[in-house]
Amino acid sequence: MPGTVQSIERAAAILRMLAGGPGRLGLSEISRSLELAKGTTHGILRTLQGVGFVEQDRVSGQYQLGASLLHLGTSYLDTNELRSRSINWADPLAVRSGEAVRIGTVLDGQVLIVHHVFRPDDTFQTLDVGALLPLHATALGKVLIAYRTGLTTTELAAYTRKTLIKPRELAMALEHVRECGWAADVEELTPGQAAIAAPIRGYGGLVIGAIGVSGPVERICDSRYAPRPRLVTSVRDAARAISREMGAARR
Amino acid sequence: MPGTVQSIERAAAILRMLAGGPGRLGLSEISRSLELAKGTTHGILRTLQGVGFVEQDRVSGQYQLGASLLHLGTSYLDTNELRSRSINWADPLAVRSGEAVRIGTVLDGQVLIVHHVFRPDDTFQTLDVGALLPLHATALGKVLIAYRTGLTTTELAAYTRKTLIKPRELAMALEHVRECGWAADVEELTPGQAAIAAPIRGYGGLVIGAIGVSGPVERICDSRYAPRPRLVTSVRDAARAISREMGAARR
DNA sequence: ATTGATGTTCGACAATGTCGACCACTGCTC
DNA sequence: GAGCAGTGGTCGACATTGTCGAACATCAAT
Repeated sequence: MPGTVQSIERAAAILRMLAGGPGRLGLSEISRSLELAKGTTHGILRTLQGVGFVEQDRVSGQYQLGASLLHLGTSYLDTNELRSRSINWADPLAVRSGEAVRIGTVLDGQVLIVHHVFRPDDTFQTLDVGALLPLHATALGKVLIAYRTGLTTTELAAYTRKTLIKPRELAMALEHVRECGWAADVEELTPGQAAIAAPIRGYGGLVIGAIGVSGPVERICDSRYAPRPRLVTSVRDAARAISREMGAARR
Repeated sequence: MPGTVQSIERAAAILRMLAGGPGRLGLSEISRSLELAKGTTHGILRTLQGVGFVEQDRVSGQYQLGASLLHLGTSYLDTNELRSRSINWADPLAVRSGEAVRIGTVLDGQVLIVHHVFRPDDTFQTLDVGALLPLHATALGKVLIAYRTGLTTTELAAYTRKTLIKPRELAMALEHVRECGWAADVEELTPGQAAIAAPIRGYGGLVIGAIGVSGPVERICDSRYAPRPRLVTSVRDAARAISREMGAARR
């Protein structure tokens, strides 16, 4: 691509490879995958190692992501406006709903979680910030693709028996999202789990993110697997409040 | 530096600049700081933007860190062995001590927090994972520099009136750390807060990280500002258990 | 209207990044 | 133990790319 620095693009491709899959890769494997000469790959890895973006295991010789990226990643969160404006609404939503709250945006055709409030109880939970989730199989994702043109989810993988994998079914579901202004996923990503999400709009009304609650399906939905209206209202209220702040910040 | 790719080093320098300071910088300011031509800086920023490591504000034209870094940062955590082996000891330590637990390692002459367990109560807390803390003003940091040669903390900034800023005082404190095998900071980073930390050793006994608890000084220390022996024992026990796992993994 | 800053573009060219050939080492098979 | 196939790594020639100076458009302040 003209006008960009090829070696930086190659370095980024290497980092992405290391972020996916098993997390540790050898020099030869990276070279084969990216169709680069080993000398080229080695020079890039040596440079990434020097700046702390990559570390090499001294026993196996394999490479993995380095500690400097953690600081960059969390620094990104500090300046992320979607997140900073949502935080004040996410905690109360978790308290009011009694469920975990997540805020997501689009990254590389997936949902990137930028904020996560634990369900307010004592259960063991893992933090999802930084995680990438599928667009079509999550409430957050369906909200994001319903209001975004150009997000063609190429392959609809099945995560559970309830995941929408037929393009026509997904299109109808997204039409419904646009009609009523929120989305749900009922055991579409994880068996026994459900979620509700609503769009967060930025300047000019563009959807820039989504906020949602998730938890056991029997708490998120009633006995007929319909999302509980009380939760829908809470999520939509929070989304509207955040959207107002996003819009107001630009005026 | 021979053998490395200069443009990748420059790109990393730009990302570091964006991670420090206000988080948003203009092209001209970046060029001045790094002594690069504006065309050079622009080409690097355009490339970083293309790979998602940087975003440009469409109104002000300023640049900031991009969303892709968040995913890379948290992917680093997934493969970080210090963290993955510490998790199982960190939660029980938080429960037993009733205080927040953090695990840190060295990055760029500072403490990088790689794991953080909230104090088990209802108070509002912010997650420190990814944060950089000063070595000389924290219990974690003192542990790390006590057992690491070559970590010369060049400038000892004062964070509170109790921060050790004289090299001789710090050296004596570090000698004491080596003698008794743990460190404390009593209101040295934050007024009213104290912490206790112990070293985590890897293969061959090398100190690769530290684990510590922190909280209000009246809970961490007795009325004479001495760290409570019960907490010291708990922290050291956890550190030893983790160290065994780190060592055992290599045999 | 002028000035001084900003971000952006473009083409010449010098510097750098690329890569083929080679190396040492390791693990596996026979 | 020898042979083989893989690994990560090095190095120098050279072709490609990254760099940068000059110019431009835009914007805010005076």
